Amino acid sequence: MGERTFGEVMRELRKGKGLSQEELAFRCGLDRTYISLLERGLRVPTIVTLFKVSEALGIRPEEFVARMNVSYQNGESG
Amino acid sequence: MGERTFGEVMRELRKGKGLSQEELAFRCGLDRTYISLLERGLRVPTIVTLFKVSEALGIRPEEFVARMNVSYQNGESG
DNA sequence: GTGTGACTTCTAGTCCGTT
DNA sequence: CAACGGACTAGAAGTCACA
Repeated sequence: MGERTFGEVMRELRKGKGLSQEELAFRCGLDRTYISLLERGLRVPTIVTLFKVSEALGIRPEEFVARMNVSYQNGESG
Repeated sequence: MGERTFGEVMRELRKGKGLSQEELAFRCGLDRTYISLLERGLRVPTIVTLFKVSEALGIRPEEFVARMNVSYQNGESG
């Protein structure tokens, strides 16, 4: 329960700021479709992307990471 | 001055634990030469690598990130 | 014990378009 | 406004031989 991936944290933070994926993408200098991929856990960001997204969301990277449980989607089956 | 990249932090932490690159590599399940690349700032890790290295060094990922100033080597040329 | 270049495989990240 | 697909380019992951 409550596996908090990068994407989950990002989505919550983004919605908390009332931003669309497009808006966030623009602020990060990233592609809109890539933001979507990240939120759905289909891509693993580099730390550069972590820093960019954190800054765009007005949160420190270490705080962002502190909200995560796992670095990657655990394919928990069964 | 004092630009603290991922690699710099990793090297300090590693030495602080009295580990060789080989030992750390083994603990991370990564290649020895890849650790070397990271320490010299020639690779930008994904957050999965951040988590692996942090665990191997006995530090929380958020603490690791907190010790960094920058996400990537600034090619500051004089 | 570490640095380095060369290399292959894989994936981060983009762009275009559709639903 | 977001999910999703395909095709693509840049660069990370991972390994080796040799200094």
